[in-house]
Amino acid sequence: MKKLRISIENVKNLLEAKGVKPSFQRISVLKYLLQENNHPSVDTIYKNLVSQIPTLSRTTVYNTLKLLSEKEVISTLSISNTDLRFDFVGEPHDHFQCNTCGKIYDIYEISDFSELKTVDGHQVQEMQLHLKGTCNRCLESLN
Amino acid sequence: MKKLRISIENVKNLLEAKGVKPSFQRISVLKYLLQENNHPSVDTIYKNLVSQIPTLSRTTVYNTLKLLSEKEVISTLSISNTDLRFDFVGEPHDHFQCNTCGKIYDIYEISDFSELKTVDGHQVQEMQLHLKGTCNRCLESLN
DNA sequence: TATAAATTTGTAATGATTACAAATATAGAA
DNA sequence: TTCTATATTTGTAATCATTACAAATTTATA
Repeated sequence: MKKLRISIENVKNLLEAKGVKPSFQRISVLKYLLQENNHPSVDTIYKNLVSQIPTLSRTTVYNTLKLLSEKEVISTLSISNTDLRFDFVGEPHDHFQCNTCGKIYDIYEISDFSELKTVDGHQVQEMQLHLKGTCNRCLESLN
Repeated sequence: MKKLRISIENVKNLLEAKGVKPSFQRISVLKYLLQENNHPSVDTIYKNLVSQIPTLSRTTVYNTLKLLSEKEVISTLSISNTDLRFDFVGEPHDHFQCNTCGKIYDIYEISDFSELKTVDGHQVQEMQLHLKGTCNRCLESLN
């Protein structure tokens, strides 16, 4: 939830390290994702960037996110039933979505399935623990 | 994945116990869900039932699933990025979706967060562990 | 039976995502 | 540098799941 300061140079290096050519649009999208740390939707990303990049196309945002996902720079969350949500692939963590305000929070230190490679003969490649309920802010405002 | 035999009478009682008036359509939808045990999409449910109920409307399937969800007879899975998937609310379990064939399998005996009520001050009401990878059938057919 | 309420239905609208081809930018060779 | 091929971006149109909504039908009740 906290906004970080990320340099363009860092994002550029990150992309190159993952084999993605660091175009201006790609740097912008990934930088936004890292800075906001907010699990944004495609629409949120687009609306925030189009003010800085007036020629930006929604399709470019889709293309970029798909590419970054394939290169495992980011991961696609399926926690929302209405739209795609994205997250940087960093330290493993889980997610909590508030049923009231819709915000998605990072949750650390609950699950540890890191050693889990196979279940019932299925080969496990990714795992996500989704928690839902009422977040602490919404709980407060109920009082 | 196994197909069960469920009597209409059982489904009717189940609906009434949860405070849902057991109309023919509602019984049909829930019976299908219980029988197939397959986490079907709305479209799958509709297509399978419309042969028996030619007048069935897709909207009715949506309405019914929404109602059953509200009454906590079924739960809505957010494991698929493309459509809604549904599951009967029975014994707690997790889900594994195959990236190759798209099938969703029930997984028992991995996670136990049953005592988890609060995380970082957020009130937890539901939780889903989503595993993704390659299922045992698809692994076999790769050889 | 008559009336009101609940349920179902079909169509149209919405909104996210994808397909696709034209336009633009980038990289490499001559 | 210029030319050419390749990669990237863009905008529009198509697709597909879901929702809105009002008419039609069914069910319950008086």
